Amino acid sequence: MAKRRAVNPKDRRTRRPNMPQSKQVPDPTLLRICRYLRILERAEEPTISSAAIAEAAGVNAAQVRKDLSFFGEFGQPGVGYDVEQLHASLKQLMGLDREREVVVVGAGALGSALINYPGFRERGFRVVAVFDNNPAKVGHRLRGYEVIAFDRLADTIADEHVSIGIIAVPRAAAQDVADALIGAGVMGILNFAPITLKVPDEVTVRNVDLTLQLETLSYHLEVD
Amino acid sequence: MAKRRAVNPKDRRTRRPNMPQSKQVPDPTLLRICRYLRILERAEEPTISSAAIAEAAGVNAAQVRKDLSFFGEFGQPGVGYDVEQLHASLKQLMGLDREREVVVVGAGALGSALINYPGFRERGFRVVAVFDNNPAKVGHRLRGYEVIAFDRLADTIADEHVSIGIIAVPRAAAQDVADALIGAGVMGILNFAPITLKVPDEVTVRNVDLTLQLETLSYHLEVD
DNA sequence: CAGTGTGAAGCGCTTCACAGCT
DNA sequence: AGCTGTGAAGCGCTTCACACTG
Repeated sequence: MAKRRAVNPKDRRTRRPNMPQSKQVPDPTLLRICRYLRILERAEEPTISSAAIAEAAGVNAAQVRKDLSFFGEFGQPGVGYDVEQLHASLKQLMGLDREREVVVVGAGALGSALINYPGFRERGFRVVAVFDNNPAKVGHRLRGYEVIAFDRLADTIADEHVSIGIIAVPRAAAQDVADALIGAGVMGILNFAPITLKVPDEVTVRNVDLTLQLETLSYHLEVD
Repeated sequence: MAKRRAVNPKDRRTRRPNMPQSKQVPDPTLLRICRYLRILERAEEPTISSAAIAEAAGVNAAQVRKDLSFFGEFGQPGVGYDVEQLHASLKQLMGLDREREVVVVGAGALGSALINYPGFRERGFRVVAVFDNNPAKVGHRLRGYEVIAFDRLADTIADEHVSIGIIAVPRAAAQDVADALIGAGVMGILNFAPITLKVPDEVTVRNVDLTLQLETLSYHLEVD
């Protein structure tokens, strides 16, 4: 009982206990693949080389080829990659070939901006509901959404098949919100609160800490 | 009290402020140090062990000690770290012991949320101006700020000694904004546009790509 | 003892280099 | 020739293990 599970947040590799066959794609690779997708969408030629992708993404060409090789062989030696085909393949392999329902928790300034952030909709993420526990906000409309009381979270998540929750609440409330989201069946969390959430291994958390980034900038300004 | 400090000449890693050597401290370490700072601020005991910090940050205890050792020796064997003293030391070494002026470029939903994001002010980042090139927005007030025309960027940056620029404009405009910021003397950029900015080596860029994070969540949901 | 600081081992991502295909 | 796919080398971050300290 005192046996604390060694939660290692650095282990962001895709892992599946008891499924050793499952290919493990490094996390940096996943992030780069998403960047490559955007580059492919803006490509002007029908084919593109790893060097050209690398140039646009600001990485090494061998890196591009290695990244792609985690998912299969897409290129033609001497020619490069078929833009349209590679784009379709990557999108499917990343699970981005369909819409996903997300909820936003927290109707403050940040949550309000996220609700209709055009990038989400463009890439298949559909915000289906916005929650807040502030009575002054509940029931009011916010950018086309009615703000819903936080205690109705579970119902909505089940009814709308929501798989991702976005946490845009103050730090003090973030862990409770995470617990509630997980309890309602959400398996992925995008967390904007400046705190390290404790979650079960099977739940994936991505942290976007706005201030953290500024602080490292501060260091570089000081030192460089 | 003046603790023993690493003073041996071979210790090139401990960097004093104003030592213009780059890439001494690993980037992951810098990010974790900022997290440790937050943990220290919420600590309840006067001293704290590396194991306790590690627990709260979700990392290995040896990692914590190694991270801190980049900046000096702060701990007392058998006791741990003096919370207040460590906090003050880290803040200074990270260049976070003073205010920094930042500008926000882009007065859309995201820029609007960033302008008075409480975390910025709390940690010493002061938004001094907001820019946009949309004539419909210029001159209007936004959360206490007057939106300024983009072509007046350089003046403001010089007058207010701005060292950091936050880019919250659409992708198509981001590179131009970055060029203008750099031209005006900004050395640090926090970029929210989904594009890889091309900047000189001496400029530091941090990217916060909201959609990228959601997309990797999508992959994990698909695969795990 | 409890806990730090650190050399060394471990491990994983990145880059190189080149065989092989078109 | 032009370019991919990949084994192997390179490199840097993480973790271990332990001497040492109050």
